[in-house]
Amino acid sequence: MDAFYASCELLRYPQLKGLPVVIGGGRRKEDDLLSKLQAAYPEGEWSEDTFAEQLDRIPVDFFPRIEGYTGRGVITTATYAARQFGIGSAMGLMKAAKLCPQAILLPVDFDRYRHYSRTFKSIITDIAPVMQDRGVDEVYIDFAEVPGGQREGGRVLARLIQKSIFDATGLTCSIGVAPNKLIAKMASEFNKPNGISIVLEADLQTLIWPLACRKINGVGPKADEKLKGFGIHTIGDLAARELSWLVDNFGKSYGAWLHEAAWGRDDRPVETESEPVSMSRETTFERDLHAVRDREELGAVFTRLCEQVAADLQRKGYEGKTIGIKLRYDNFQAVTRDQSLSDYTADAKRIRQVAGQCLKRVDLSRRIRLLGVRVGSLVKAGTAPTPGASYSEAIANPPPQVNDHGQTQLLFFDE
DNA sequence: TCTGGGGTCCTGGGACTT
DNA sequence: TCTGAAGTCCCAGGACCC
Repeated sequence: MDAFYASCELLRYPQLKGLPVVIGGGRRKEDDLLSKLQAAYPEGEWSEDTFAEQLDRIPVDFFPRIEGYTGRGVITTATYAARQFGIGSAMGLMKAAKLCPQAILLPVDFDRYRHYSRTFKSIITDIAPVMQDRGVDEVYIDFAEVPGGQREGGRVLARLIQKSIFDATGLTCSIGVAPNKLIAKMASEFNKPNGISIVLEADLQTLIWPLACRKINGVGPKADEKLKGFGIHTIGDLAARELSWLVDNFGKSYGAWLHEAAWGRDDRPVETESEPVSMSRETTFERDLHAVRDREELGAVFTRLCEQVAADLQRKGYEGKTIGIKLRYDNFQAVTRDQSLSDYTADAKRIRQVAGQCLKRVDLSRRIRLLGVRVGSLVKAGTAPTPGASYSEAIANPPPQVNDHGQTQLLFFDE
């Protein structure tokens, strides 16, 4: 299999090119921007209908700076200019404000990203139909069967894709070309933004082995730290270890996978279709809330989350039978509880009732930072198998249970 | 000091069935 | 009837991804 990995730069404000910009924070909407723009530049005739096209005209000095930012929230993404200051994804906005106060702070605008994401992907599938969705701005492409796909090792096709995307959207795109998905993803990082990198099997030792282990998609901060503890810093160091040693130290599955990854082996196909496994909604509060003292507020949020998940399920045509909750306490510790039903549902009231039962099984004496509701074990609506397995039933409807911490509480989820 | 939201997958333990 | 092994399901937590 020959794979492309293409990632698309979704931030498109030509007037901000080369400037430090961070996206994140969440709660503000571009609607706020619109009203401020109207006030500041009334001659601009800003309107919601044409807002997206007008964004290019917003003067640079209008964009808000991050300086003095207070409050919660993390960075979703940042421009290369902002990264020069040590800013990166998932960093707290307050910390970013200290590192680079002059950076421009933009709110996340998922509607806008979705619009460009759809265009980006439809252009690719028009050219190379075997495409796997990897998120809003990334895809894998199997180009083995694309006519002319092999010309110049894939470079001709990659250039065609880049040009088509730029002509239609003005967006740039980085492409990695390699024998499989694992290497294609790493290759796409070599030449950002708007680059094309081709890595052949024979290039493994010269191009891949010198890279840090963290560059492997699937090695996160924890695994990286552990590897470093063993003196394994590069992919080459990893490849030098015996499979049995990796299995002994990282487990049968992950150890074996690390070994394969280090040797550039990956036989996963490009999957053009996939079904969701779960859907969830969660929210982090502006301030930590208490189950008793903030009972009303928590109750309202809890109901809203259940309604949102139910609406998501119904809109997308799914039902689920595992309902769960997630809490994050003020010390950042997260707990989850879930419960499986004997039948499938997408009903907000039912979800709330079962999620409420789950809440009774956690410690609610501590302040809560985040609350989430999840529905898993999804099937397409109307295709659910008939319920009735006795074992599932027994597990799904356990006898009444006192909360794990044995407290008597006045709870916000009481029906 | 700070750490979002929406996902997937894996692991390990307990309960249960065969 | 009891016991143990193996397999399955559920559940909780954690790592990782974009």
